[in-house]
Parts: sequence; C-alpha cells; structure tokens
Amino acid sequence: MARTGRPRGFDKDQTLTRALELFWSRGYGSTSIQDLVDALAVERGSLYGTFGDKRRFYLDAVRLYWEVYERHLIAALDTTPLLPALREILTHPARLDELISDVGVPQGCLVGNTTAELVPHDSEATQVVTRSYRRFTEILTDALRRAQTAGEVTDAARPEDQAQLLLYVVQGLSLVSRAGLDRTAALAAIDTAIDALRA
Amino acid sequence: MARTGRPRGFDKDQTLTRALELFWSRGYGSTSIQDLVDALAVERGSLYGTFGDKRRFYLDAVRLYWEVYERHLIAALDTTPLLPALREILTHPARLDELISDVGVPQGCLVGNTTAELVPHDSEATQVVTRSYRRFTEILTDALRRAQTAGEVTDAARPEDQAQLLLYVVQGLSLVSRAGLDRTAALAAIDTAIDALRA
DNA sequence: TGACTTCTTGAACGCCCTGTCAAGAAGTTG
DNA sequence: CAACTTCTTGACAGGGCGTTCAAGAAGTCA
Repeated sequence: MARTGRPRGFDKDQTLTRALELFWSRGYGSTSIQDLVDALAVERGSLYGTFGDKRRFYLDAVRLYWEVYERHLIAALDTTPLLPALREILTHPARLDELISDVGVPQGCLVGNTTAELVPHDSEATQVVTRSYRRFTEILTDALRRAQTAGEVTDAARPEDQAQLLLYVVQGLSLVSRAGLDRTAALAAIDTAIDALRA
Repeated sequence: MARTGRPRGFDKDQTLTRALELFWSRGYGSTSIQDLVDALAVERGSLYGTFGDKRRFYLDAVRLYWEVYERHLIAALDTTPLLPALREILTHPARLDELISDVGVPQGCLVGNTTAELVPHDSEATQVVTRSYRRFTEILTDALRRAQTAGEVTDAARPEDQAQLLLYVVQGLSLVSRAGLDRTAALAAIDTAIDALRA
C-alpha cells in the first residue's frame, strides 16, 4: 500500500539531526519552536505533523544521539589494549582533543544535559536517560572484564564498579567543562583515572 | 544612620534560604515567580524590591548554597585520616543537612544544576560556578597534599590532578543520581575511587 | 501630631511560548 | 482528466511568564 498525497518537502532524518544539534547547543527549554522553524527551514505545522509536540521531538533527538554514541562507544572499545581507547572515550565528550571553541558548538553530553533539565520531573526522559546510563556501564563493564582477564586492568575492583565510576567521571567532566575547559588540568585528571586502572 | 520607614514583614535570610530550596528542587527555569510567591508567602512586589529580578535572586541563592557547602567541606576535611572524611563528602555530594527541604527533596548539586541550565549562556552564572569549582579543587588539593605527605594517600599522581578528578566524580554522581540512585552501585564506585587514592 | 520613608499588595502590561487550524499547494491514483 | 490524500503555510488562540506600578499600610523622626 504505497503512500499517496503530497510528499514531504524535507528529509525527516536530516531534519531530526539538525534539530538534535540545536537542542544540544541550547538545551530543551531555551530552544523554542520558532528557533527550530528558523534553523530547519521547516514551518511549525510541518514540524508538529512530522514529529509531534516539542517534547516528543526532543526525546527523539536524544534517542538518536544515544544510538550514535553507543555505536561509537562499542566500536572504539573493541580493541586491545583497552586503556588508550578508554582515554579517548573519556576525552571525547568535552572534545578535549579537537578544541572547538566556535559559538553554537554543542556543550557537554546531551544525555547529561537532559538529566539536568528534565529528570526526574519527566518520566519518559528519565527512562531514556536511565537506559543510556545502564547501556554505558554494561558496555564498559564488558570491556573492563576482558581487560582484567588479559591482565591490562587491575582487578583490585570489580569491573562493574570501575565502569560506574567512569560513568561519573565522564558526566562530571562533561558538565564541569561547560563552565570553561582547562585542557591541561582536564587531561591530567583523566590520565590519573586511567593510571589508576592499570594493573 | 538608622533606616526609617516601614520595616520588612519577613526575614530576608530565611526567605532566601527557602527560595534556595525551591530553586534547588525545581531548577531555575521551572521555578516561576508565582511559585516563589506561593511558597514564601511574600508578594511579588516585595520579592522584587528585596532581591531584584529573578536571575539575581537565583544567583544569590546559589552563592548562599556554595558558602554553606564550602564551610561544610573545609570542616569535614580538617581531620586525620583524610580518606574516611573524603568518602563522606563524595557520598553526600549535594546534601546540606541544615538546608534539606521537607517539601521536595533537592536534587543534585545546585552548582552543577546551574552549570547545566545557565552556563555558558549567562556570564555571571558562569563566574559563580567557575569560582565554586576552583575553590573545591583548591580545598581538596590542600587536603590531599597533606595526606600524601602523611603517607595516607598515594603520590602516584599530583594532588591537583586527584582533586580535579574528584570534582568530576562528585558532579557526575550528583547528576547521574537524578535519574535514580542505585545506592549499592554508587557506594561501590565511590569506594573504588577512595581505594585508588590509598597509598 | 504631621511629615517622611519604606514596605506591601495585587492588578495590569507586554512579551513570548506551545500548539491548532483552515485554506491552499502538490503530489498520486484510476 | 478528476478525485483523493498528504503536506505546507502562516495566522491565531490561549496561557504563562517576568516585571512594573500606583495606592495604601506601617513604621520612624522631629
């Protein structure tokens, strides 16, 4: 049963991606529908018709964000030795290695930003965020368990606990960096964490 | 030169403290002036006359929050051995016993929440937040340096870097916990961090 | 007491926001 | 072609927001 009627005048996935960037850099509350209309070159009615209301639109963007990030995470950690890859992951949220300082650049982790802005008041946002955190720790736990077995990472602590701690470090770095990033201090702190994991 | 005219009908400090609790549990954007009027039993005009506009009111609340927290932090870390006290700090990152609201439980660290909501868009908020983070790392750095000298904490890393990492851990824990706190997992992660500091 | 100062009250203002809707545009189908 | 379906457009409604303000209340001071 083919769809009839006038076809959409814009690409849905591409529009969602651009909306994601806008939500990412400005946050949920500070991004108005009018901002989206202006930035996406799609009129209000079309946005509502395609994506539902603002909250649904935003949560879809967060879900997309996490899907991309999770794929990146899994791919990046599928290497030996693990610790250099882990260092890369930890520095990535704040883009320590790229040093992008242009205006309008996304700030921090979108999941973390959502946690601060919508959780715990919004139950669906809480669900998305909780799931993302759980996946993060699962993926890191698996990687750390393998690295412990290989003798690369210390077994002084359980991989679950190391992973949970690294979640805190990533989110903390991501958040604190919004207030201005001292790259040297941040990298030194990350290296301190990585060194503490070494067997 | 004594003040003349009608005296205020409410206690300024107490009102600021209650406003802090409200801002803390709901955030800046989600706390309306009407919410404050209802909760504080002070009319709009009086609030504006006493505290200026909403943003100034909020930032004053954040400054008060940090003052209380900083005093608590310094007092708590002025002990030997350091690590049990540090564990206490990490375990209750955003808890100020004297400011716990009986209405809604405050969520996370107010400085961290402010970072997520107003930084970097608001320059005065950025200044308050940045200063708080710098003070946190200074205080922890001093404590860790003493503990390294005493042989309690490992000197495998510089105290500055250990302190910066602990800032990330505190803020990350505070943020992630908004989405629901698994106390067992959180405590295990904190203990992992504390153990890694042990000489 | 009367003049003066400050605080209180709550109505009102103007702005911006999300979400809706009716009419027109642009396709598909038979 | 005509009928049908879907998308697009932009004006509009309705509400909540931060902020202001004029009039009255409640003190101090000479």
